[in-house]
Amino acid sequence: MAITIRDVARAAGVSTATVSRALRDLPNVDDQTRLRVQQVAAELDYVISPSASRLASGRTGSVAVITPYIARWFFSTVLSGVESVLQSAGIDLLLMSVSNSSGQLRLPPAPRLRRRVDGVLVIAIPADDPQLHEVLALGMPTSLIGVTFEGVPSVTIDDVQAARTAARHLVNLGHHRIGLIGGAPGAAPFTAEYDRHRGFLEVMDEAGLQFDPILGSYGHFTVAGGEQAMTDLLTLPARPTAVFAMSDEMAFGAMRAMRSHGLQPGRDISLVGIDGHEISELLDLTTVAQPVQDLGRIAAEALLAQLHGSGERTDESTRPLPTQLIVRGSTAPLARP
Amino acid sequence: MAITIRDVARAAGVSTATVSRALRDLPNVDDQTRLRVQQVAAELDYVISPSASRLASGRTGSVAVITPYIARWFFSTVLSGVESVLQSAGIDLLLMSVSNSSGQLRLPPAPRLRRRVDGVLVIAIPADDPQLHEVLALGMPTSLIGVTFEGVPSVTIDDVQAARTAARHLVNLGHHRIGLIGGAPGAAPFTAEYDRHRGFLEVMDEAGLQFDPILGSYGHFTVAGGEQAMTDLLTLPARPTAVFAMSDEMAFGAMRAMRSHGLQPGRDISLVGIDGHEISELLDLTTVAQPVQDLGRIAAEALLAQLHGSGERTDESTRPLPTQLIVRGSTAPLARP
DNA sequence: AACCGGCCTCTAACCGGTTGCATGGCAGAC
DNA sequence: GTCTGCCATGCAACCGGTTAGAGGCCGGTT
Repeated sequence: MAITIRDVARAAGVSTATVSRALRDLPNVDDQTRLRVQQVAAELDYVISPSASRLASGRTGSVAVITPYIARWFFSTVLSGVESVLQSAGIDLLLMSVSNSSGQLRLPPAPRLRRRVDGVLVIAIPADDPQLHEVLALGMPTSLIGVTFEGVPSVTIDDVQAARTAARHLVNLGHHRIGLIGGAPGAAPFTAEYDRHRGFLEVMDEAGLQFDPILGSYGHFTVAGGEQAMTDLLTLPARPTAVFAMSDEMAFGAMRAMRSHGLQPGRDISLVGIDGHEISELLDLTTVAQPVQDLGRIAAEALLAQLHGSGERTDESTRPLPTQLIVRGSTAPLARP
Repeated sequence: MAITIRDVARAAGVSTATVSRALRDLPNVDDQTRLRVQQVAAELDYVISPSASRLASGRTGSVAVITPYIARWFFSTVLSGVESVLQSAGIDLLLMSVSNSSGQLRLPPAPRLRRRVDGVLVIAIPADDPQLHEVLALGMPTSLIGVTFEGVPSVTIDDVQAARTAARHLVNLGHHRIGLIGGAPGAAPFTAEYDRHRGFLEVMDEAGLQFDPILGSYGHFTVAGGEQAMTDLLTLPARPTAVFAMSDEMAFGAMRAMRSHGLQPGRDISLVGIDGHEISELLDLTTVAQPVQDLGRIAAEALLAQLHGSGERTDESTRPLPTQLIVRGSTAPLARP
């Protein structure tokens, strides 16, 4: 029923081997022959069967993208960067989410990858997540985004530096009672949480400010998590005058909590986030922007390089991508009482 | 090198046919045999080669999701709904974006689908887009989201009704000089734009209010598009007292334009959107919420039904999903001058 | 004239499953 | 005891490409 390579070979008067080479632009095919084969293939409306091609060649021409979330800004933006690169390269993108949010039972991703893809791209799965380890243990070409792992190429920002920038901004504005909103303080090393935590504390130390642990409030990296964390800070006997939120979405939640308390960001409490979320401009949030789409693009390119190269995982991680402080209305100098 | 079905067959003392049947839980295999085969397979750490399986069976076990955008809220949220269903069903999800934003040249999706997937899920590609037609012309099981097309199952909300609800809300608040922000008025029928436009006009008519075309301002369905459209309305000699934005993101842009003009949503001009975007709550935007993730889930289930069924495209579209007006601070009764 | 090397092209052996059909054994019906 | 029919299993022919290796042809050397 469907046209096969044999039909094309017959119609072009050559062997299937020649058709195969001609259509894939391999060398050792006469230009005339190649042209004729391609014309015949076009006339017959022939398309190579990926299944057969994969079986015969051993290459799948596809990579999996593994992400904890799909619908969150950071992840979908990274994903769009990844997709654009893979699409240009003609590589299929298999999307797999691993979150068990909403109580959904999800299969571990590693078994689903074997023999199915040529490489894997992992977005911001915590370095201590066993699922990440299983994936890495498969030993296939891999590229990480937003996590680092010994011996695996990864693309990240310098989270310590990003947090330092944010914290320094608050310190420079004269604040010394500075709150922290973020993920759990006990986060594993080599995660964004851990590094942002560290950068923040470094700056506090350098500025001779002692960070009062009671001003650290932790929760999920979501609007709701930020709202709750900020609410906790606002109900303290002595509120902070400025707050560093580890992500813009947490900062949005913090803004809502402030509004609920009749407070206004920038005027009553300074607030800075990290991300450069599209909405942060709308909400007039000062933030340390990261090039999210580039993270995806560069990681995808690094993965392609591995695929085209030895097929072995290379060890070259790119240097951290630059971040940029964007000052808006949510931060202001400490009002001298 | 890799374990094949023959290795398993040998180790279990049966034929490859039996292994194949046993591992896929097909009937006509003795329970004892099945168990033994499965144990042996597990011991050998055997995984079926998808390529071989696909070639032999003719089924790919994967579907493509085609979407104009990945990083926008509506699309990534739909996508997450789709993904959760497909993952549970053990179907691979191939992600393809078709936008040519940022001047990227993108291959038309249709050729990339042939022989590669068992079905296609299309998210909100305009009904008059030739790429959509090419995809539908492939004749494979298909499920549409946010578009309707004669003879193709689709999952949507009732866009006419959603717009009616929003418009009616403004009318009920006493407004009669009502502006419209949305996609181009000449949108093709069977698109969300078209229907929302129609619903809005219906309500205006029914209320005996004549819609002044100058109060219609059109642009992209983005924050920037909404900002521009609203700016145009605000520079009119006679501003509207209320505005209906066809999407929340456009409404966000409209809010920013208002703020730039020193105006406050709700107090100076009432504003209502459509979507139920996560951020709308933050910005206190009145909106008609649609169950976005459900759109994805239900469309995915409809596609699975087709795949498991005859393999033919069925014609049964689900009834439109319900929407819900969420009243917040951005709308208020018309202030009697 | 014989030889050589380079460039096409072909032959044929895979890749690793799936599945229609044949086979054989066993239980129940007569 | 024989016949019938069902169930479990095996045989072997695919599915549709890729690719190593074996010619074949041709022009240029010695």
